[in-house]
Amino acid sequence: MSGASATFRCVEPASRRGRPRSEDARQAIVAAALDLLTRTGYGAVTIEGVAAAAGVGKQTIYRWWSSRSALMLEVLREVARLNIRDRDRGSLEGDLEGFLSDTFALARRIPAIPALLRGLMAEAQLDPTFLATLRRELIEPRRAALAAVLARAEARGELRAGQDKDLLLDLAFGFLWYRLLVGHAPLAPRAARALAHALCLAAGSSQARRRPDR
Amino acid sequence: MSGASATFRCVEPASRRGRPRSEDARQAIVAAALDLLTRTGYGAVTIEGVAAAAGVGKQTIYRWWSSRSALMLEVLREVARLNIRDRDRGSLEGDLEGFLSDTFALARRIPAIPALLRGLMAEAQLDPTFLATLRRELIEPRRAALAAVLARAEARGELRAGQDKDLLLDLAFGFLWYRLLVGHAPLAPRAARALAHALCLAAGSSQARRRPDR
Amino acid sequence: MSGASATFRCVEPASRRGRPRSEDARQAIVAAALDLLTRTGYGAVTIEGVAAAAGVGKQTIYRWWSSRSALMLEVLREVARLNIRDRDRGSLEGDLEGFLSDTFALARRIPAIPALLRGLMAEAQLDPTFLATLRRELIEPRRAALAAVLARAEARGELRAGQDKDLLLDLAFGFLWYRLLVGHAPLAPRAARALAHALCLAAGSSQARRRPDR
Amino acid sequence: MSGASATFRCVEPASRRGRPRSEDARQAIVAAALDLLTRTGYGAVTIEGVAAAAGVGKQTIYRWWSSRSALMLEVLREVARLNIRDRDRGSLEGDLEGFLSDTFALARRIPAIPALLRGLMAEAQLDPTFLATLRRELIEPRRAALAAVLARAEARGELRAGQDKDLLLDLAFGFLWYRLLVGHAPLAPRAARALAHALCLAAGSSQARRRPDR
DNA sequence: ATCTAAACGAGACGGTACGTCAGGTCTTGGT
DNA sequence: ACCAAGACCTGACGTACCGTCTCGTTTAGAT
Repeated sequence: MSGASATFRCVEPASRRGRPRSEDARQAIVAAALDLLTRTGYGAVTIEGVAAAAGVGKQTIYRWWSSRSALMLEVLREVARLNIRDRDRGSLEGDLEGFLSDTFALARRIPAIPALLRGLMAEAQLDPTFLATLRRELIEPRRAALAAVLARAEARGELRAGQDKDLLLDLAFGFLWYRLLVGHAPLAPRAARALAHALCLAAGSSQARRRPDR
Repeated sequence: MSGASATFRCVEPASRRGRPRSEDARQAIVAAALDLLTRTGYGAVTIEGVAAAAGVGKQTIYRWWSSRSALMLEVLREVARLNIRDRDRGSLEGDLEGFLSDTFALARRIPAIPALLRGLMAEAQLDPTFLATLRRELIEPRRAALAAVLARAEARGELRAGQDKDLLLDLAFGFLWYRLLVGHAPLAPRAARALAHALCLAAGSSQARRRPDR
Repeated sequence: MSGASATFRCVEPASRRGRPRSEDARQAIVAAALDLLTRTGYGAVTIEGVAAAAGVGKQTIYRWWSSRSALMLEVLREVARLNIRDRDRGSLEGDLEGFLSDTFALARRIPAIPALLRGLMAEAQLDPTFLATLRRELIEPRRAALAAVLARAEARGELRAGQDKDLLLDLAFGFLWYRLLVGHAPLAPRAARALAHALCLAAGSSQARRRPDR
Repeated sequence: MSGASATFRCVEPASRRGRPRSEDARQAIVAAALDLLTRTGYGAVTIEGVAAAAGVGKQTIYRWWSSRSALMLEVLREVARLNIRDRDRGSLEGDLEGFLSDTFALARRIPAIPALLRGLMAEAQLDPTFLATLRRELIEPRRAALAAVLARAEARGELRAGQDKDLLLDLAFGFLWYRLLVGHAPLAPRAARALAHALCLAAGSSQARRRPDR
């Protein structure tokens, strides 16, 4: 997800021997996994179920993905293929609000995305190897994208000198994941604004707007 | 965890017939679960494994706990039995720092605690029923404890009028869980101080101390 | 098969703990295996198929039998439970004819028996461990039974001195198995008489009857 | 085996277009199958294993052989290419002893032969189609060869009038296969002599030699 | 000197069955 | 009534091979 997809593209040697991979099968698998996910929930997705729903042999799944989590990570990439553009809005608060509300909006628009994120984070907790993968493929690219926003603000002089930028990243993504995982409050547009404002205050941004009355 | 255990104590009728529940068995089960957790990780803990390690029949586990997650939640309560006292330190930032550094310290002192929290949160994602339980038994009590700190600050006039206290709770616990789950940075004492300070800034606390030079 | 079943009866300690083995399940499994065998042939019998047909979990089969061949050997014992009585008919040729025609008749009366014998012998060729089992449980008991017939003849003085009795056993059972496996000729009653007569001649029995005109 | 191979040679049209069959590949396949057979046993030979060991695509095997058993039958022909000559030794017992001891000696000299025979007979039990093939290609030619020996004896007047020659064939080959399959006794030269003698007795041959003192 | 067609190596494909693991339920005898 | 033991049915796991199907690459005879 985000603009990082190019990074993870499989690099295929110019010519390969043997029967080439079936793109049909790949798409059927990803589509079946997505369908099962939305109909039965992440926990009820099984390799056997996906294979049956996709009309595919189990081995064809295992040939290309090492585990359910690896498959679901690809499903996430497929579903969230659209990059979240990071336009420069001229101020830290504006940039933050743009980044966060775009992110929140994506999660709201495609209900599979929260389900995928929650399931992937869950599996990462039960499988240390996959946690490393998830950090590399998902967590770090998103942190880098938000870090770029902060770097721009720093260049503008909007950050207090010596401000710990990792702290701000943890606050922003912590808020996001916490709401996602606990589900006690939605990722509403208003929440994006409030979070952006709070981050600006925490960052000591002199330009922090007056809090709107609502 | 925290002082909430009394709330959820099973209510036993004053007198019951038949052989009473074996406290030995209960303790053996919890101890075996804790032992397996630390030795093999949450994901590798199975009911069968716990029963075998505890020298107990599977049924004895199912009689008292409905699932692995319910058992592990009790293990967590057992392990984190000590209440985190919430002394009034006289200022929002002081109270926050106390609350957070006590929390972080507990997680550092007892390595099973982070493992349990991560595993429980993971299972909650895969089992909606347990997510509700986890919120009731763990998430909400902790939010209430921190909310008390904020209420005290509000009484002191340290919060900006109209400050969204839930936002602050989400920021605080989001930070905590995000670090716990992703593992990219430790829950160090310094992080507790930095987080407390950032929360004060976000809360618009007029008393926010000058950021210490480190 | 034959009277050897007592030899292989599982000896259970007087009292065992835990849920006792389900005799219902055992019978359902054996019956389903027998049914599949007759309907689809030995090669098409699978553990999964038997489990499904018997309404039983695969594990319940694997708990009690180590492999398809072990299960089918038990099916054979079940099916051929009736002992073949070895009456003393007063002469080698009479005894031989009785033994052989009883054996042939059993195979003709219960069509599953030839199918089982052929399948078991086949599996024994592909699995050396099972060959040893088959010899112990099936081959040797039958050889012992026929050896008793020969010993009686020897006591009567019907065998040439120094006659190699193993040779006669190999001739008799070789004939039987060869017809069974190759299927070029049936195990007809007349074949039993002819075989008995030929064995008497080979044994140098002085009492060998004139060959009937047919 | 025996001299029958010419009978089953594939008939190739005088000229065919396209790339001709690779003799290298054919030999590599047969050699790899033979090697796997001796190293791992018949049951562990798989088409995939043979293809990998021969450095050949699976399709190249399926193009020329319909199944593992068909391939192994060709391996047997390759290995037992030398015809067993059937010299006329002047008497039934001499001819029989020659035929049988040549056969036994071949099996002893080339250990792959017993392994192949056992495996082929096993597969024939599990696959009725292949049983027919095996009878046509292996069983019947050998019976015909031995039948020739008996016909010669009959011409010499060594057989009792009306002697059932099929009975003698079944006795001879039954003995051979039974020892091969059960493995309780070797195919030793002495066994060939004893079997030949017993067959002569069973055949009522007047020339039956006195049994040697051993 | 092309062109055509079949065989070749490689290996992906949809399947079947394997043998194992654990889940959650049940049925014993023993305390 | 509870307990340890352990058998039960269920369902998914990951693996091994099956026999079939593309691929791109030879290797011949026919044109």
